[in-house]
Amino acid sequence: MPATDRISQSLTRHGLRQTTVRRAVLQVLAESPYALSGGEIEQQLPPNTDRITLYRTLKSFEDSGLIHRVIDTTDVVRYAACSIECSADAHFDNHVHFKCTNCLHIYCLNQVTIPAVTLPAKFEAVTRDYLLGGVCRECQPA
Amino acid sequence: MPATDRISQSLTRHGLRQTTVRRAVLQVLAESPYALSGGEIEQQLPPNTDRITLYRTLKSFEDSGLIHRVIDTTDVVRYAACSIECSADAHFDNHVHFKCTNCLHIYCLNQVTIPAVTLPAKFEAVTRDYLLGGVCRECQPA
DNA sequence: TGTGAAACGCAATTTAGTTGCATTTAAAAA
DNA sequence: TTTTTAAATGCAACTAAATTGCGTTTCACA
Ligand SMILES: [Mn+2]
Ligand SMILES: [Mn+2]
Ligand SMILES: [Zn+2]
Ligand SMILES: [Zn+2]
Repeated sequence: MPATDRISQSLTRHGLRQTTVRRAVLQVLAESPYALSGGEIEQQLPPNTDRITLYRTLKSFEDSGLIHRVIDTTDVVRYAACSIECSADAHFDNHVHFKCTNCLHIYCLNQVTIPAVTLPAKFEAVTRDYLLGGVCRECQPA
Repeated sequence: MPATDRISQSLTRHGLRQTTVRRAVLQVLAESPYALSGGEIEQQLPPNTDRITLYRTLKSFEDSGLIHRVIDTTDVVRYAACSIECSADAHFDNHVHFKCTNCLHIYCLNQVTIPAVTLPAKFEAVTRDYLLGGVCRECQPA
């Protein structure tokens, strides 16, 4: 199945209408090996793509479980494509993220599950975000 | 020992000069039960305190190990006072943070240490950030 | 008390993201 | 296939957060 068909199917499966911007944004995120900010996504879209539409697209993607926010230590919000089983009702991105201090990319470590912790009385956790900092595979000295 | 003396000593201990803004900012953060953004700190400072000076103060505090960034899922940066043993050379804030979905405050759970994870080959972690989401102690239904 | 580096404070600028509203369009109905 | 309409778009204007440059002030040490 061609990549463009998969993109279209993702939109349909999550109850979103097909539009040019949506397909483009989803493709950029699906193909990126690391999380992207709004500005970085914009750079990878066709020129003159409207920035407001992009941000509204990111919001609807997040709401419908197509992408997830990736926490960062800076003041920009980053996004990555969700695993297939996420939906509008619930996100299942319980994996660790890794930010490289050298290349600054943030990777989804989909195979590393966030470990649970024991909380003080009366704190009830529902979501977990875990971000590691260090040197990524690509940036390791030889 | 009065609180103001402790504030002054902290600055000295971390090699920072005594200034009105610095003492004020450090006091606000030291007394806050939850992490604060730049804007929130500004509100708690004397009127007409210069915003640029505030941001430069936060930067120097972070660099010298007086405060640490608290990751959030939004596009604002938050800060909290560090534990006493942090310095310019190294931060030792290896505790979990908790963001309440009701009051939106982010608490340092200083007694809960971030659990380690096993990483894929060639990823080397140095820092860890762990943010829980849920309902905090104050906001629990009776 | 004098000196110099550090910190301040103002103006201007940048960057990220938002709001309101008129126009266009995808998708379902006729 | 055409019609219909709610959803999505695109423009202008705006807000909020943070930064840069630069002349002035002040802290810390001699
Ligand atoms: Mn991820
Ligand atoms: Mn903390
Ligand atoms: Zn790297
Ligand atoms: Zn709460």
